[in-house]
Amino acid sequence: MTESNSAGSSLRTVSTPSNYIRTMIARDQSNGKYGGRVHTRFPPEPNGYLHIGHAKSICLNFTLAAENGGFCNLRFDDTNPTKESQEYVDAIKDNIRWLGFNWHGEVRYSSAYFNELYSFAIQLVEKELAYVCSLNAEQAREYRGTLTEPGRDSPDRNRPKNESLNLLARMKAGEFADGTYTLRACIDMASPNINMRDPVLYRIRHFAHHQTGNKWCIYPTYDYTHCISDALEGITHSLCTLEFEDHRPLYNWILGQLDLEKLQLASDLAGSSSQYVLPEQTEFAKLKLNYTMMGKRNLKAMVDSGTVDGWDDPRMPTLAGLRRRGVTPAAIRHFCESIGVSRSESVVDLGMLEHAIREDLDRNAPRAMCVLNPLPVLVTNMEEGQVQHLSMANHPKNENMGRRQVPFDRKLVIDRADFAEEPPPGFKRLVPGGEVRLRGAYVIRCDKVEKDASGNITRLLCSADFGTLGQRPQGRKVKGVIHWVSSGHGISSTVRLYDRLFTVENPESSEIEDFRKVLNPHSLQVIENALVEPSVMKEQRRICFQFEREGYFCLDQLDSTTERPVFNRTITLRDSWSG
RNA sequence: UGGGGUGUCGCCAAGUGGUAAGGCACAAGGUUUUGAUCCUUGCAUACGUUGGUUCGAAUCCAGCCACCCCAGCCA
Repeated sequence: MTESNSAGSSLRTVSTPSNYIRTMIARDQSNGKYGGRVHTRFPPEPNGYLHIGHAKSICLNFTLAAENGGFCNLRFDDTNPTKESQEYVDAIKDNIRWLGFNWHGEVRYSSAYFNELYSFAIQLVEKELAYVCSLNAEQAREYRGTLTEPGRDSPDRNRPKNESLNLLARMKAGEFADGTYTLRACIDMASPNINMRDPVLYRIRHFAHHQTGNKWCIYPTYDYTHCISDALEGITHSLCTLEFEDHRPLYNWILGQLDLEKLQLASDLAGSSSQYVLPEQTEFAKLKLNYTMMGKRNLKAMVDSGTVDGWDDPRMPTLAGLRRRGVTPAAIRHFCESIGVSRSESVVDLGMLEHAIREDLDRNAPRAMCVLNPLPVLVTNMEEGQVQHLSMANHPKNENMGRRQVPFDRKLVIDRADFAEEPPPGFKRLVPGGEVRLRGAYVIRCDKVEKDASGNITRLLCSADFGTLGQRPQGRKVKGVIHWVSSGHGISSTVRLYDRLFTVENPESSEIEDFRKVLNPHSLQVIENALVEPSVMKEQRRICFQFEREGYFCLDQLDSTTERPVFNRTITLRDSWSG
């Protein structure tokens, strides 16, 4: 499928890559399997912050629905109150909106279905498909068997249903302590699939829930809840990651035992004339990125140990961190589209993400100049107090982004890296006696190098060729172009340079006993005396800029003040110079 | 030695019996007042492996190998 190629008006060809889930949905659509409906859901547990891996799932679920004129719900899978909180609920909603997606209708919660879930549980007991079990956790493990040996039936497996019904009611009423009883499905203790060995449906937890408070002291498990929640919401395609593959038989078993009519009646599709079709689970490989730690527990450990400044530290792979880093939602969406979807576990190269970020920022970030490591330059043939306001394009290819005035005067700064007394081979920047173009301004020649007593270069005395504004210098070629800022007009800024957090491709490898040992000591470098051109603060332009020849930067939304801007480097420019 | 999965270029990834898409990375040119962008070109006789079926196989069949997931009252 290719869109946008009418008469070459759009140079960019956007194609939606084929993947097995898209293909499956297209097939379902043409077969009329769900009566033309495509309804997905993104179902996070609110037990942490979302990261780039979740973005893959979010993009998948929302775009698949949108492509087919369907809907995507946001449902918090909140069946374990001991790990969850409202803080996470709020952050997740915020992140999804930031990414640019709108969920269908109200936010859903599995906990909103506790009543229905409970009555379906009673149904199962009445059909003798579930029983109340008094084995404790340790005993249950013994009875479960192992990967290679079958399990043994619980002594309570044949408990009369009335007794189970009674016990279940008392569990719900709070008569029993945590761990004393569970409700279990009655399936097959000898199943080669361990998930089918009488899985727990309900457990007792005297713990307040962030949504339901103290109303419940028994909570349904994931396996029991997820399939029914999907069915209640009229979900058609239930997408999840590969580790749930073995749970699919259980997903189908549970839904298969329930009364279809009652299910539909309790669902969003109640009253619908179309045939009620059960949702189906499809798995895909979760995103892995090299040099990146994705595990929630590990990310939390980095936050708690102070290794990073918080969940939104710009080095974190969390959506909050990427956002603060200056990564745009569009870049993340394009990245997620570009990596594809498959069932093979794969490790995506960080370079792919970086490419998506640069691609978006190159097109959309206005240019500006910022000198990170200032070296004073005196333009000797410029008069003291004289200021020229040079007009510069905000974008080299998009004049719609306008122009700005950049003050040029006798006292400037350039970056120390752009001057060398003894230049390496291929050096195109400023050298003693040499010439270089000041971007958007004049060609200057370095006439003299001033040093302090210990030999450090303190200032360059240069002369400008005033005939070179917008003109090529006559009779010679000047290859180098460097950026500059007026030292009198520039704004002193803090700039934070970020690099990858880890020195190894797989920081979560089992061979690494502690991730602290593979941290990149240079993942954050803070520069306190950078000088940025004044237009950046004057105009309420955007928060993302390309500082020419340095990279893409964004104004830190938390730490910046009008007196003292703080910039975060989102990413460097590509640098193909091997010097 | 149980069950469920996966193996196509350095990294993602299309491909579903008719003779290996695309992107990233990389390399070489060109344009360029960002060593950026952009443009052009190159980059798997080869699809884990061994056999088989077929006029024809990455695609079908069988065996083998490698890797991943599962023994929470987590999700």
